[in-house]
Amino acid sequence: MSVTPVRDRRAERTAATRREILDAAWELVRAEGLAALTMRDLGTRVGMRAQSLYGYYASKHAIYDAMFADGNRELLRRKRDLPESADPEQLVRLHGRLFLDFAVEDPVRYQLLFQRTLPGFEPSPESYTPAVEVLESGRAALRACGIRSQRAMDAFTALNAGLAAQQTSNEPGGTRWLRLADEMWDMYFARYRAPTSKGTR
Amino acid sequence: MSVTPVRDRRAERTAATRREILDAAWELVRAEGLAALTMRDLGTRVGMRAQSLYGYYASKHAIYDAMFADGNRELLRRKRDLPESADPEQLVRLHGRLFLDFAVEDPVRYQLLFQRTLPGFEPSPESYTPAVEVLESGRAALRACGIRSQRAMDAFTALNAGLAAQQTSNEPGGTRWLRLADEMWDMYFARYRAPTSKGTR
DNA sequence: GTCTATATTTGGATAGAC
DNA sequence: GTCTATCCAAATATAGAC
Repeated sequence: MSVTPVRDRRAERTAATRREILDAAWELVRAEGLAALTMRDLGTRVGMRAQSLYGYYASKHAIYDAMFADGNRELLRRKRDLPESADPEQLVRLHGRLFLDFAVEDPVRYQLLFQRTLPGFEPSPESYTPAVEVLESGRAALRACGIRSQRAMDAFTALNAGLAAQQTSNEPGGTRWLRLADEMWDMYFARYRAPTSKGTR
Repeated sequence: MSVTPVRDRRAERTAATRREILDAAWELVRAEGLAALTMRDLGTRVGMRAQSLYGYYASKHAIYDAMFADGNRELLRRKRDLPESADPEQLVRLHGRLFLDFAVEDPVRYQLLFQRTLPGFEPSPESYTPAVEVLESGRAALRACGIRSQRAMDAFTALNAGLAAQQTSNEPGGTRWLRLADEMWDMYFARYRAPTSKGTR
């Protein structure tokens, strides 16, 4: 009689190779641009022929999709590592800083996750799930500050998106816009946290 | 003896065709995405073979470059049409509104002009000239408001870039972020225009 | 000025041997 | 699981006829 081992060594090996391909894909797009990903180049990087990649991913599109999910999961992981005990406003600032750091440390990843720039690419519902969780974790932090209106939440995301976009497209690697963040968050809280101002709840 | 006519009808015709090709290129990328521009498709749109386009533009890159200059010239033209007599803060708001309208009315153009997303594309110095003028006109409007520091100017551009980016990538065609603009500009002026606050000059 | 013809390269993807 | 072989399509660009 045949027995079924508890560990599937084959499956583990496959998963490891998939991971390796994904990492190589990130390296490639970081070096050449998001749209410059090709199966040939990617194969070369992992020491395979392009055709062999199809044993791990059904298509190039599937690779972008895996990258989209991967990036969002990474961001979510970091958000979960934030201290829970900080006071509410400090926590919002930590979320903001986390987002900015995440954006500027890898502009191409930011482009894939938050800018709609790849013609024809649409993340699959499965890959989109962690992206929704990311969004929700930010909203929860704002709610804990008493900021509940859609407008006020949208203003916060716009502010951060603007800093990230300006920094990455005008001075990649620098801090010219990054260092404005605290000042702009002061300004934001002065306007949107004041309990008496209209439109905050 | 041969005489030289004052009008060069041939050159005029060529310029008109170049313009026609440029317009078709804009249509194409608006429909298919910035990176989806191909000489074949473009040729089809203007009723030519792809090869014939090379009589008007030396390369596909040259077409992107002409589009970059074209978009910036259009923005500059609109900025010059702004009323000169408005009070300084109103004028800054008009610049902001102009920018936002310009961004959302054609997200692909915004992508080409303000986001660095085309692998390998770098505008030529000539095409970059109008882009510099665009920037300078915004800075002049802020200066007229007493806003002179780099920080304060950068904060304003970040704020607008954020609204434009959020609107175009999360709700293209909508107004969810656009309608926050006035409120955020109020907030901005309250912080950066106050003569006594630090960092405004 | 536009065409046909063609060179050349590149890229996604499949079939089947080992 | 990776390879060779190959296909097919698409894309940029040049040469030369009309």
